[in-house]
Amino acid sequence: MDGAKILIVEDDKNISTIVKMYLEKEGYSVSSAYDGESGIRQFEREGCDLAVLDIMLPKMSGYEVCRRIREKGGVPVIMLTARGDTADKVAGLEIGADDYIVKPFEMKELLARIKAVLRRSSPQEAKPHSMVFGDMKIDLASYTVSIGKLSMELPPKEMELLSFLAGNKNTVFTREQLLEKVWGYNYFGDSRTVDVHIKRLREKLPQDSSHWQLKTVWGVGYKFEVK
Amino acid sequence: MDGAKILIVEDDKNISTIVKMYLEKEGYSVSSAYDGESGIRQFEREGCDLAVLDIMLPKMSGYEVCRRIREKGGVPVIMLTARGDTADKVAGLEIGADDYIVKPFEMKELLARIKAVLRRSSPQEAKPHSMVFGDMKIDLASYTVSIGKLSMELPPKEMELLSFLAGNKNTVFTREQLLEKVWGYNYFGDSRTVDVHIKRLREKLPQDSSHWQLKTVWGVGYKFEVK
DNA sequence: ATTCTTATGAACAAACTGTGAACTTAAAAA
DNA sequence: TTTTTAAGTTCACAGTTTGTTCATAAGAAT
Repeated sequence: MDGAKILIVEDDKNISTIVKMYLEKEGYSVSSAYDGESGIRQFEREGCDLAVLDIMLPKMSGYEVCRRIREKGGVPVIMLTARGDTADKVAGLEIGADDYIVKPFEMKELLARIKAVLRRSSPQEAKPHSMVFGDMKIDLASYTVSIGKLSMELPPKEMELLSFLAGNKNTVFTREQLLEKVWGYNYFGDSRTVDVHIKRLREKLPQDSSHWQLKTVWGVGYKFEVK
Repeated sequence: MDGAKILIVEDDKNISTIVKMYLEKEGYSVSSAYDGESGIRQFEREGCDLAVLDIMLPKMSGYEVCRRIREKGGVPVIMLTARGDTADKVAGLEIGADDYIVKPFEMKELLARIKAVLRRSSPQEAKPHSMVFGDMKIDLASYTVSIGKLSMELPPKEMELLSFLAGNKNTVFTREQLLEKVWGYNYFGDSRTVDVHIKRLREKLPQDSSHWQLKTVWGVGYKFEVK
């Protein structure tokens, strides 16, 4: 992506400034925040194409900021972690960061990772915040699904899985594709996990709709079929 | 891609062997080289669908191998980098590697990345997602074939066989060619298997269409004839 | 008629999915 | 904090579906 907008949340102003200048020189549009809360505020106000987050932040940790940013949609995140803090890396990746980089780092490396992440984060259509299929309404904003009069809140993963499939209706995805698209690029888990989430979705969503169906395509994967 | 051919260039025979065995167990066809020059030679002689390259290699660095492989065409590359060797990572990414993984790594993670890269590099845009022949529509995206108002899901192999033949309409293929193209070049089975699948397709698809026909070419093979 | 090729039915083997339950991790509450 | 609850993940078993092989019948060519 060219001239992408990057949000950097980092309390060390030295680092922050250097990164900002370097990235601007590279043609990116950069905005800075110096603590977690204002990071989130700034993100909600201005948005961004990619966020670079320090983990140690005043007021709200980088994890939390990351989590909230991920909630809002497909904005990729790169975490800045302290050297040797493996636990941090792990946690960062598990929380859904797309990559991490260990301090101290070279600007050159950060730049390479930014490019890589931007390249990977396919310019998927901006997701609508709600979708309707016959009697079902999927509301991303509130993590709520309503079917007829029934309304329920789904856990994050189930919601993300459902909305991804629904947002790409009538298209089959393999378990691996779903892991990549829903769980994240650097998630390395058992593909049967998908099965379990599908099963739970089927338990919760009445399966007698004439408009839509969570369908298994044997030997391939799953699709959200809309008639 | 199924049973893809992977070239691994790694001078540490321990690592190389473990990777080879693990990937073969996963159904890939793996060939190994232990230095850069023979890596390139092997690539030019046999080709591959994906290359896994160590960076530190005798005779020719992984970068160089990567660069040359990229020159030859669209073969994706995953680089193996030493921990903390940031310069390496950067160079690897900039040189056009599709991904990198830091040693020591878990086979599970390497496998996931291989799958992800192969998936990304076999661009679905290349294949049309649906084909229409008169009253028949073959939809790869949803794994559905519809004929008139009738719509059905075919099992994977039947679907693949049908869409291959349909995608190459009016061309005869021998059973061996079909085994290679549809089943994969590392499949060694009875060519009668093709007959059985053709038979099942004929059972399922109404054979009275005036537009198309699954035809036997006696002594040669099969073709999907379109009028 | 003889020989080679293809069609078909049936049996077997392999691969895949659904499911319950144990287990681990994260979030929420006390 | 610590405790409690919820969410997410892994695993194993059972039941199905699909894929393959094989034996035999039917069809084509010479």
